[in-house]
Amino acid sequence: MLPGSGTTSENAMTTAQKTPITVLSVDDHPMLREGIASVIGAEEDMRLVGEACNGLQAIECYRRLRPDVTLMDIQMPDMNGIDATIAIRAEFPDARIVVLTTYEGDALARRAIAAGAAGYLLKSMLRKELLATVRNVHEGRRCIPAAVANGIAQHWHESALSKREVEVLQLVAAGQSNKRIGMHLAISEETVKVHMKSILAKLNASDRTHAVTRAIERGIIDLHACGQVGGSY
Amino acid sequence: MLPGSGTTSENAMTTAQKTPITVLSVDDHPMLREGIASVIGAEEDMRLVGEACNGLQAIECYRRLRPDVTLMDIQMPDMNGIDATIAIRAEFPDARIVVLTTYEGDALARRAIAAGAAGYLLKSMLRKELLATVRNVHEGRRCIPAAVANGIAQHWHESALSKREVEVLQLVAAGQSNKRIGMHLAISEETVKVHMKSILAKLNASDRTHAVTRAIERGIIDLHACGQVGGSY
DNA sequence: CGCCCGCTAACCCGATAGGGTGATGGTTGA
DNA sequence: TCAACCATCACCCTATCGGGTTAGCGGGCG
Repeated sequence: MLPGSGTTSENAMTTAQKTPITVLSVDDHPMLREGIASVIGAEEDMRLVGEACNGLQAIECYRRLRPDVTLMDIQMPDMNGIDATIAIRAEFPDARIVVLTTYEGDALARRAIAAGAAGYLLKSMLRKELLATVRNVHEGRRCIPAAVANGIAQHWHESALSKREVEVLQLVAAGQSNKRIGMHLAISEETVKVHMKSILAKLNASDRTHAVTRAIERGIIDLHACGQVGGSY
Repeated sequence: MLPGSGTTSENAMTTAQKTPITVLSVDDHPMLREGIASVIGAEEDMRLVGEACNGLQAIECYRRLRPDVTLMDIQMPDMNGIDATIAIRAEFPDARIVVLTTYEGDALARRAIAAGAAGYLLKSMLRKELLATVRNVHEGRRCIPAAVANGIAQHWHESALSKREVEVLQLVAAGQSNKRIGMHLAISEETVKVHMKSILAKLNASDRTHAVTRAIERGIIDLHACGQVGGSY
């Protein structure tokens, strides 16, 4: 899963005595940051140089600290980890960012990689995986766990939903009818139905409800954004 | 938010020198356990005596260690935290268990409390909240954060879904039609429609899709259980 | 330059969803 | 014992959904 991790860590160890790998941890869960801090702190060749609890703070911290590796959560208030990754990489193209998330949803992973993330870790990772990924990424390698890579490969052949289709599906998840969605997006109900047909085909779903659950599973839409729509019901 | 926590911790401190509060941590995320271990370990009046990563291990650990307070995650493989709490409380009615979860879904919180949990914490908690809750619960008080209490109060008037209704909704989430659900449960399609009507009313949802998203938000059904149904599509 | 693809739109039509009404039997608890 | 609730089933009816078909328009690509 992590090719050559044995020799890798030995190499890292020998160079580490002089300059430890500096790490920035970004997560809105204090306890998880605490765990990461504890694990990183126990390694001789790494040093945790900063913590942030949302995307905006992450950008600010990165500018100030210029860490070797950034561990970035996706779901965060104010600014999510994907957008923060894009922003940081735009300013510092060499930034090495490892994205952390709870879910295996392949869409999220693809967006993270598209945003320039060098690694992708599930929060169910073991300490060994975390450390190996930090060292790998620090040395310029990309590092994607097998489980996530599988998820991506599984849906690789399927084309991604277009922007419009995601908008429609988000409204479907909020319980809107095709007619209401049409009014909301200022398009005809017929057009909404065309989008729906495309959505059902792309997600291989049997009906709109199934499409929504599959989209949530795969990280294409998120539940928290659904409630705050239309609202007139 | 945690009334009298100041004096509480002082009291705890004075008794702590003799017998520290023993804590068992149950979570399938190693990093979060690491964080909890680090926080508990830093307190003089507490001692982490064991860790488990699923409900079955939790029961086994509890029997062996008899901790004063158990920190129990809900979402876990093999056996979830609610069932583990019920099992432990059945065997040891005095067990003081604090349930941890990522989501604020009120249904989950209500089930946890019904299962006999003495406390309920979100994983976004601060270390202060964790420690205050452990001390409170150890002294026999219940401890529910304001955010969770609000969620419960908000939906208090609404009656809970019946077992059958949850079954139906779970199949709806998997994209089954009323007819197929009827066949799957060996009941008439008409009966399924009656259940649906009741579900829509209880969840105040506009259609089946909306009902599913609201149920997921509130922890009534879970997405991971949906995919593994019927499957013939 | 054509070709593909996304967004738009309209039509037909059968299947499904969801509201209304009414009825039966079992369980639970005041 | 009676009320309340759950689960079951049936019929009617309208709105909505989802499949099939056709088609105009604009942008990107070989």
